[in-house]
Amino acid sequence: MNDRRTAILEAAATVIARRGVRGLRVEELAAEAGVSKALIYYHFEDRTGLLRRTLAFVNNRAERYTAEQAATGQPGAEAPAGPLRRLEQALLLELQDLPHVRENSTAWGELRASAVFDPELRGELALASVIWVREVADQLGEVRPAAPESALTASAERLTALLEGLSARWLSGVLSLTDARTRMREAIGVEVAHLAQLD
Amino acid sequence: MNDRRTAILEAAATVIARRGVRGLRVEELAAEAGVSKALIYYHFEDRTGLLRRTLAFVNNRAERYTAEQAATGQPGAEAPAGPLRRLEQALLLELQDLPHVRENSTAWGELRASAVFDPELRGELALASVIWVREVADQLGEVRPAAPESALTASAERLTALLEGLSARWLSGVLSLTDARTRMREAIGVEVAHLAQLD
DNA sequence: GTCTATAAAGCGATAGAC
DNA sequence: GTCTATCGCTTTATAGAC
Repeated sequence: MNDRRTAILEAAATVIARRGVRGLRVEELAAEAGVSKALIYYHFEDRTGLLRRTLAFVNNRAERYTAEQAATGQPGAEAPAGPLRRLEQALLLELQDLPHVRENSTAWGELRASAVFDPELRGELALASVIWVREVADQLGEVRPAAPESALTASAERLTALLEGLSARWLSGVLSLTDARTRMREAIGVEVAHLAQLD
Repeated sequence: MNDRRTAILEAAATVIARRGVRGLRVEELAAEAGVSKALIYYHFEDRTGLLRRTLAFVNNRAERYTAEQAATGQPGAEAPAGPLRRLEQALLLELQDLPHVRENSTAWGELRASAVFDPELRGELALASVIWVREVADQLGEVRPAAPESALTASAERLTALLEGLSARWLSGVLSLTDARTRMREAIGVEVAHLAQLD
């Protein structure tokens, strides 16, 4: 629809990933998007409004590429194989050193951290979280169809929270990407084994 | 040693927990600590230097109260019981709605998030992380003495990363404290069961 | 070591033309 | 819708007295 608006949101994700929410300057954002500062205030109420929209944008983009890889085979990737492999792929998707993934993960982490002090961001965040947990729970259900719903949800909450913890460590340089990915894969194995015992 | 210095660091943790790293204003910090702005610049090089010292301070304080509860029985708390209970207590310690715990967790989360964009904070952060993982791994070793060292470390990394993820969700209002604590306890159970299978 | 006062710069936000 | 120009407050940081 509105090209400029989208360009600003894309640029906002880029700048947030580069400088953090704390470091986001409307002037730098304007330069990145190739527009004037005033236009940003025209399209978005104020700085916080901009952040809220950016969070929604980042969420959508993440959902979009998760859906893509779930549906059709990625170009250059193998066939999806079984439900366990699809689950692993979905969870490991955020732990990749590709520019747009890193950008999305960084921006997401930043906006989540900001929500601790900015209640306006919480609605968006909670919504995304619920959707994401539900998705993972569904995929776990395909791996372990006999497991009770509540156990699937609990496992999904643990796995997604772990993913966020590992991602934060990776992005802050405390944990290597390789280790983060290994811990994530192990956790999936451990949770799936746990669900098997409940059958 | 230096009373004023410590007072400033304590106040910094308080203000960061209240406003975030981004919201930390030297003026507000000065008021909170009951000193002048200039004194803060006298004791700490600049804003970033202050943050680095505050991160170290928050780490020490967390270690201190973890050690306390591990060593002697908490006032008003039951006897420590077995190694599994001690492990649970240690990991659940950060998921409590007590003012000083919430303050420490919030400040820690903020500083960790800031480290993504501020390499000066990373050293301190990595150090604290290693110590924390080691501690949890040791406690896991007491619960499962037959488990190999590498498996203990991997489990400890997962549990501590999960704790950070759950803590972030709790503090940003996405997850209730009760749910966060439940997920943490379940995860400990799942990991301990996993380690038992490796014996 | 600690304070008051002030410089210097940064930055969000708006007015007004096109 | 979009830009240029600018206002005005906020905030970091320092100078200099005690």
